Amino acid sequence: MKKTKDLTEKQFLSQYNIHDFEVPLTTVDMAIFALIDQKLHVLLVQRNDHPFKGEWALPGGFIDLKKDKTINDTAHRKLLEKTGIHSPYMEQVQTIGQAKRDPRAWSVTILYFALIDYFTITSKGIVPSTEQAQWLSLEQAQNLSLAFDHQQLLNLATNRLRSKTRYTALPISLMPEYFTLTELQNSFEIILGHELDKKAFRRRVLDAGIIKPTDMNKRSGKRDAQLFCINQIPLDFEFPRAI
Amino acid sequence: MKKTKDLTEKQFLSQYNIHDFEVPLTTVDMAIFALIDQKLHVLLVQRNDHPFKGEWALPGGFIDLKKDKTINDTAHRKLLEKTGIHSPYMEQVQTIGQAKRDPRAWSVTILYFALIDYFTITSKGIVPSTEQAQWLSLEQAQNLSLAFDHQQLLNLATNRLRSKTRYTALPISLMPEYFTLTELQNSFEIILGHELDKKAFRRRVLDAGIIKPTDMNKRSGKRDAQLFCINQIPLDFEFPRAI
DNA sequence: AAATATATTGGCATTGTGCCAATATATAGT
DNA sequence: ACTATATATTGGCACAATGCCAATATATTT
Repeated sequence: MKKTKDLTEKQFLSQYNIHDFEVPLTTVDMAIFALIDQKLHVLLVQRNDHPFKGEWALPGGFIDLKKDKTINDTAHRKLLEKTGIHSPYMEQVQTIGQAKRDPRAWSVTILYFALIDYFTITSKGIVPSTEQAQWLSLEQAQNLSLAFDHQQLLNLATNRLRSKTRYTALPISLMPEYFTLTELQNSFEIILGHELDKKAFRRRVLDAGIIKPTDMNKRSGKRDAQLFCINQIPLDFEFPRAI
Repeated sequence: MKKTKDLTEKQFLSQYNIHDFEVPLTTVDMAIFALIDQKLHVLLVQRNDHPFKGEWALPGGFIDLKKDKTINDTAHRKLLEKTGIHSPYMEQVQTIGQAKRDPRAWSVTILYFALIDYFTITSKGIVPSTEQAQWLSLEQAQNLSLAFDHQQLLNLATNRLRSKTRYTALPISLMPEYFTLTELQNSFEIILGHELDKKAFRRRVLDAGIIKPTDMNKRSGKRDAQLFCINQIPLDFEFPRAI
């Protein structure tokens, strides 16, 4: 390669070869959360290929330079493949890059997490793709030995979820279309790992206007509870104080 | 390449070739902030090479697969090269990956921002490295046309800085070893872009215990002001409410 | 009709911040 | 030494959001 200072940008680009430099592997991994039976679950896959063949891992994979225009596309594609869901709540958590995290090469992974309502999946009869995919409770998942550094990734995603649950309305994305205030509070409590005061919770959520009441009720054995649904709120909504 | 299912992991790894797949370029870019003359400044470099030769850009570059064990190492290395500072405040902001952001190839960049005390650089007589590096006020920088999507990256970093200044003690990292409460408040105000109430600010900062008083004073023409220094606080410290 | 379980609401304490003004202390000028 | 002035520091109360505990409401079950 000639010295670049003698070239125009056009000439430079025409002779630029990406393989002239050592680049790391780059992947996208996802922690996809849902609430099942009053417990936080995460979707894991059993790896079909080496390395870590047969072990549990977060769904993810390489960026498809043809199909994907952005890494968000990659993440959305992965999520669609695994769950059939098009527009879930999804956010980038962090990027981990280490020489030794993948035995094949220096490796970078961009970690996302997503929240979905489990019911919308099951009701649509989504079938997992080629790989063995399975919902495991977070507790189960954390007691497994996951491939790569996925145990650490799962912890990062879980911490982010817990942290943001303290000052945003994130858990709403885990709810079905209609839900009661008690059910919503339960979701918050499950994620946070401790109980919340009913009065304070309702006041907080209602005053913020993030959900709106419907004229429907839910009968659950005892007194009926009013059903609510999600209100249109800005994506970056935050409560004035953390729980 | 043979089917992986017939191989042991050892065999698989021995014949794995990273160049069998198309991978994106992966870089690290940094927004390095400092306060100079009561204004927020950012360190920019003039690119020596194509693409965007001669244009202003955030400092950054490729991961050095030999030198760097992690991407944090890459970021630290870049920062050390440009500023001579070893342990600044530094945090990962976001990762941007797009097919078209670099004319050479599908490209991923991991964006960091760092906060440093400008005085510690100048007092140590640090000289910029090979590339032309220069401190520009944020205003100047935002009116330039930066290389790649660095204008957007700079905005992302700036927004993160502003946002976190509202509920953390981040601007402390822009201060010299000893400082007065008024000086600290000024730093907050410069970043936030609006004035703060003196009483509320002092109460907030002192009650939180993030700084501690010294027995030294600073004479500034009028009444002396007490000097404070940073207290040891958890890295993830947050105020109970945002400003 | 009473017991029971869950939903919903009342009411006050506490905490952290906003706001405005008073007090304290250094320098500079007379 | 005394006063004006600028900056540092503090007082004091209002306000907003949450914590806390308990009362009330409404459905089912006995």
